[in-house]
Amino acid sequence: MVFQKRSDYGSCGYPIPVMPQVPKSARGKRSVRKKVEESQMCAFDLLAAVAGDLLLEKENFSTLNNATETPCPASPKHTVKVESNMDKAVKPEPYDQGSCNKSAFVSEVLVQRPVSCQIKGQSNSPKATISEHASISMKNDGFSKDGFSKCSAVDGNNRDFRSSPGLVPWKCSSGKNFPGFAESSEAHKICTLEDPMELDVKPPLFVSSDSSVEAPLYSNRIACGVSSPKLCNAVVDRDDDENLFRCTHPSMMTYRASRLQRVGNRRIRKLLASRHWKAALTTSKVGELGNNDAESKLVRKMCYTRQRMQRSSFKRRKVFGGCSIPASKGGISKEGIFSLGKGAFKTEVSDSCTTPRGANGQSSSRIGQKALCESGDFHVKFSIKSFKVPELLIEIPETATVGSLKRTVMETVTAFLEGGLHVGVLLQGKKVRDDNKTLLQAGISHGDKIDNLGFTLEPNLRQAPETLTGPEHPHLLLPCDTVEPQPLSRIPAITAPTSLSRPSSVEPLLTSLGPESDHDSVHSPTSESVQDNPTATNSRALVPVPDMDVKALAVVPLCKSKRSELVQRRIRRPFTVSEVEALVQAVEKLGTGRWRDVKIRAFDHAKHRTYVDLKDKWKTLVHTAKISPHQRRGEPVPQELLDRVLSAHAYWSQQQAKLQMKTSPAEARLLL
DNA sequence: CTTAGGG
DNA sequence: CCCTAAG
Repeated sequence: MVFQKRSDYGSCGYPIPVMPQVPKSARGKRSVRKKVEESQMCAFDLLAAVAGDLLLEKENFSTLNNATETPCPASPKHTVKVESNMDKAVKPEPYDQGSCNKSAFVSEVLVQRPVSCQIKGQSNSPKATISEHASISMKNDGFSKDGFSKCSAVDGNNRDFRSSPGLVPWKCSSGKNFPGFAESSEAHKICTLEDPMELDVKPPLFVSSDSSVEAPLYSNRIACGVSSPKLCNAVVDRDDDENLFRCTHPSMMTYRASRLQRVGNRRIRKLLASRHWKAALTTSKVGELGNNDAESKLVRKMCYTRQRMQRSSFKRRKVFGGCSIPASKGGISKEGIFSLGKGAFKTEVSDSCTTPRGANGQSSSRIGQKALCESGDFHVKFSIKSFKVPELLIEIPETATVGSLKRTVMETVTAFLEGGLHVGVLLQGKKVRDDNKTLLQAGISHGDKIDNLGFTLEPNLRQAPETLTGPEHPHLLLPCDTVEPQPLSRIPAITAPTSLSRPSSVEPLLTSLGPESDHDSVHSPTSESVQDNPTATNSRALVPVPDMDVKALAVVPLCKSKRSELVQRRIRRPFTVSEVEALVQAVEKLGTGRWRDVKIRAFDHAKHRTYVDLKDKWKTLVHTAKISPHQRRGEPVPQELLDRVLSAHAYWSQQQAKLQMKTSPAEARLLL
């Protein structure tokens, strides 16, 4: 059999391309991947490691321990004690130099409140209150003096909110302040982020008009804020020079900020650095190295979600709740993936800690028992050891700098936080909805077991859906549950994983894990909040949180919700004529069967087009070319192109046949 | 990881 | 586009 050049391809016909021997080293930087794999490190481990060093450095740089106790002028008895490892003088470092890379992400928080505090604040109430939009104060310079600010400077949108008395600005790398907070009259969110990797979550500090609190802060850090200017006209006087933040508050609070410690149970499942880095925070426990196929698929699927370079993907992934859940496993894709243990941001896990599952599971707090019941007769004292940051998925080109990686992480985190967070209170596994109840009424008294008290960080997608999930910003994918419009009035997503309704507009980007994400939250099997019975609690103030059997929880995500398995399907992106053109041209040149090369040749920059996509497209093109024009759908492909498709298809098919015959003469003879 | 093919 | 078996 002799292959004849086809005249319809010109005088030269189709040159039989020489199979370029692509060195393996050029394929996905396997060496790098392997290296990371072997070291069993995850991106966040790396970051954390660096962060830890930076933090140490930072601490050494500090002059003294800022742990101070400043008596409240108005009421010496009511003080805000802020203990922090953070030094006063934060070594200013450009973002790219790691200033934003700190290990501390969540701090232990000690909160003392009068048992008479109301769960929900009322404008005229002098009592401490927990507004529906609980405030979460995170360390943050927020005033363009250190790392974080520099980060935000990247976007050239450093806004100064100091001019807004009573409002604690939320400065994020994106240069946006906390939606609904600084910019909104309904500023009910007080979040300050000192730096990307250091989110010292402090308990919400609610300030009422007559309250008085003086909290010493450091480096322009704000530790307290007003939950809502509308509700309270708290006097928030920030002293830049002394880094003091003053406000009045009758409640007594003790904040103990302790640096988070990295958990050693995070592992890298897989690292691919071919073209992108993908980082995902997943729950990971020691010895629970997720290794099942499901997880693998999951991560692999996540890869498909990556759409753009220089952007970070923020997306909730399937979550394995409970400690017994296998850690998510990273997958490998051409684009590379970093699958990180969710525990990246988690601190130590104390056995005595309760980790009530957040209603929304975004994150939950850990409460150390040791701090429980230590307060006086009229104060509820407990410590929140950590707020867990929901899982994040990050994508960044391998060519990006470490600094940009940090920035990306920062942005991702910020994006999430930016969406709006509120705190949920869980008592013995039940969500305390009535914000108007006093702690005592709610059953949160000094005498009771505070260990059943839990907090959750719940996203409020309403705050920034368009910003985070717009088609133009696929890099920001918020967890489904963030869609929850009325967090406090809904049943926790975890209870109805499949009933969650999402705005269609964000559906494509949020499909991934919604409810399942609930299982992301730090959840201890021994969580009293789940096991204990809500006995001595005010039933009216408590909304039953669906019984979440620990075991059940552990399995739910795996078999209960199919979506969790399916994760998210990539958004459909019809090929444009120009893309088809490029594809056809590449195939004409390279032939079929070399999709990777085709991809590199013609779609190297189209990150959303995988070689499989190209192969599939070619398949459909061939099909399209064969059917009658009126049967075709979608954007019409020029007949000229279709003709070329057929021609090339025929040509390469022949080539393939020819090649096969060479390989197996016997078979060839049979055919002849 | 890539390919090839079915779904 | 997804999923998978094969290589």
